Amino acid sequence: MTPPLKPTESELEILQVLWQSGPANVRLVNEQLSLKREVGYTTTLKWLQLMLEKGLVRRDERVWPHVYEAAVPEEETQSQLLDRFVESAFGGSALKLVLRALGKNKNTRAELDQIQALLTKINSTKAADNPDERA
Amino acid sequence: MTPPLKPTESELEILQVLWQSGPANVRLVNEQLSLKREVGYTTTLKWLQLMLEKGLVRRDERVWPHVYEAAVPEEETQSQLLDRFVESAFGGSALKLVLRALGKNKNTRAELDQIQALLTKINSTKAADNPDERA
DNA sequence: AAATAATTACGAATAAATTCGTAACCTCGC
DNA sequence: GCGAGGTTACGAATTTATTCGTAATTATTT
Repeated sequence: MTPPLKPTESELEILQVLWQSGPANVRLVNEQLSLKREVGYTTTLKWLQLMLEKGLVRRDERVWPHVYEAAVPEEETQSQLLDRFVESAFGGSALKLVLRALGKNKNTRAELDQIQALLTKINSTKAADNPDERA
Repeated sequence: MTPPLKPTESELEILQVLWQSGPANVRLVNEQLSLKREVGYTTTLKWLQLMLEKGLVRRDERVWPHVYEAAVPEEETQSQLLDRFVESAFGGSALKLVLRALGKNKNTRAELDQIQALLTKINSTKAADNPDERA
């Protein structure tokens, strides 16, 4: 198992950008962040440097300016964050979280359908093998 | 709209206890917390005091020892936390979050059924009135 | 009403996160 | 090769979170 990731909220913002935009230099990352809120160039730079030390990002120094990219995969990271979040905010119940998320009427029909589809798939799988398995 | 809540992870642990156990004195809260991890009595006390200032909890000083209770409702708080979390970890897509949560095979049959039920209900509601309404 | 046992208030140390200024450093065009 | 403009490194100030020790306070028991 990879070491437990615990990016802060700010660090997540950056990972978000890198996941979305792919490898990018400081300027680009900073521009993306600036769309959401004001943030100085050197602040962004510093973050990337700290994240580099923590192993959250990689950078290519052969090019100029340096190019950073996420060193942690989006899926796995989100998955781990989800675990921690469920634990701390929902007392460990993923069900509660999902219900709460669905409860908000923010979802479009298409999204609901997508969820429905996944649910159906899971159900059929579960019916096939062990009917009461858990991770 | 109530002011934006931003309890830290530790504060959430405490709210969790208060939501679950109802009004409680410091000793009780501390005992509950201690089940999960080691934490000093005065540490718990201090948290509660800070949370009191922030308005996250109320306390009854007429009784001895003082009794604390959550000043913020569980549902609303979780809902707000969820929003922030979806924003910072999933780039704003609640769908992604739900799918990721369901993707983990941590859910029991009963839980999946519960989700299914809610989904069905939402669908019928959505079909009935305005097909593209949101909160 | 004095001792005791528990509870609360206060202050403060430590650690982590956030933020940016300044100076040193490259690269490219002249 | 030098200067301009952008880029990086470094250090440090500020804030917020976490943690607990100690002293003061309160209720209870004798």
